[in-house]
Amino acid sequence: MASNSKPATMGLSTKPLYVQVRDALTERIATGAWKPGVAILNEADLARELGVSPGTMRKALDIMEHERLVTRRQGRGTFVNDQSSDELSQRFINVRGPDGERIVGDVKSVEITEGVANEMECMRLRLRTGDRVYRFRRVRFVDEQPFMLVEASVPASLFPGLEKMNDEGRIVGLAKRFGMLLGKAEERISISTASASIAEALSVAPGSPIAVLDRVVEAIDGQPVEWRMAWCQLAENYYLAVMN
Amino acid sequence: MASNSKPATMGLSTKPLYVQVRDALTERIATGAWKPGVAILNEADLARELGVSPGTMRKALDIMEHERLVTRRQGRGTFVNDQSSDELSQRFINVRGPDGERIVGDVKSVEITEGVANEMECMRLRLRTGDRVYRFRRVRFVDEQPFMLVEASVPASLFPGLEKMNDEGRIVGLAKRFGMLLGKAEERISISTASASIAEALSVAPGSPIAVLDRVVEAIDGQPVEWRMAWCQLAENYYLAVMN
DNA sequence: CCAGATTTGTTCGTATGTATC
DNA sequence: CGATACATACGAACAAATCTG
Repeated sequence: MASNSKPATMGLSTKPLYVQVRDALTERIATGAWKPGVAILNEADLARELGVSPGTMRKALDIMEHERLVTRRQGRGTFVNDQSSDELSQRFINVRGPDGERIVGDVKSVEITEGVANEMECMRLRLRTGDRVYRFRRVRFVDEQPFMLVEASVPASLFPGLEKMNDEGRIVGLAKRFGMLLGKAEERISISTASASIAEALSVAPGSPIAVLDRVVEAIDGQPVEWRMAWCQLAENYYLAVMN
Repeated sequence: MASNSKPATMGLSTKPLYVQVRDALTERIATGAWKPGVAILNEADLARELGVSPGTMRKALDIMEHERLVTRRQGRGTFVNDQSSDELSQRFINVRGPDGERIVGDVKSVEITEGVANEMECMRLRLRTGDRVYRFRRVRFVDEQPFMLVEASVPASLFPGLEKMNDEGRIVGLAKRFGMLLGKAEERISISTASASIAEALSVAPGSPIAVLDRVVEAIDGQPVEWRMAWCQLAENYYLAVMN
């Protein structure tokens, strides 16, 4: 019981100690203090540094590994994951081709606007009326063919100065640039028929069947950070859903 | 080092001890030795019974909680989950109505046949050519309206005597009856247009857009146990996919 | 409502095994 | 082979939730 002095940096909260440790380490990753790919201090030293027991540090790292923030390898060390790696940045792309590979495509045109959140945006992004959003409209191409029309909205308060950045607006890129870590997402898939404007954007016949994807991505703390509507064909391709 | 004698029941494997403990306890649930809803022995006594430390028992129970086999509540105890409860048995039902509630419906007609697995069944269920399967064909109704046409296949070897059982063929029910615990599932969603036979079964116009669901459910050990194709409308409803 | 018993949750610390370099 | 790092296993003490009398 000698070193029970609640190290000044910790113990201010009612949350379990291992959660506080996780939060502290996650902050280091989000702010860029710990760079992707680099090995972090070993468990025992880290535990000493934060003034917790090795078991508590281990539990915190267990959570972070589960959240895909770090990778641990026996005999080597613990490494910060690169959130812009293919595996992590394509984590929310569930449309797959006949061979099972993800259909990513290239963004060919982007419009960005800013305005007051409408009713739908307020609901999906949990905003209050009057809050502002940035809106993206873009088309994804595969083999020079238009494949998916996307309209995405993000809360303006989370991405200050975004309109000057000339970004293509993928949430993964935005998150990295603004030091935000992404958590889970929910997507609603329904079927509709192509309206005139969608038919034109996707070069299909008006009235042909179209998949409508309605997706909300959350930050690691559970706050919604992107609402996206997408329209695409699913004739050759399929959407892969995994249930655990 | 006194009690390092590898209790006769355990330690025969190369797997970590906590995994062996998990397997042993899981077996008790699968065989019905431990009934759903009943509290199991407390951690300390269980640890003594299996001859492991409390920490190891705790880790095994952590895994089982994560696998939805048990629920633990501080101050009360650890309880075996009822795999036929709504929450668990509807875990693979992702079609939702406008209000977000799951669309379950009632099974109105079932046909069951038995035969040699075709190429597709061999691939999805990881069977060898010549292996046998049971096949179900059923229609789900909502408000007296046909809603979903289902064709499911299961390996005959896993469900001996199934043809005499007059079962409606839901995999959750089969699993419970045969002492099998289910793990994860993958579903491929694509869009097609109603063929003549599907249009008839679902009472829609031939050629109208239809969602095609291609799903494989695995047992807790990762072995595929059901391949299911389903056709349904997604006009009013939507399919909910969660990404972690 | 309180006091005590029971059970899981959290935190601590140590020792040994195993993979990597 | 030795040093290092994570993985496994053990054990103990206290906190927090729950139930009972």
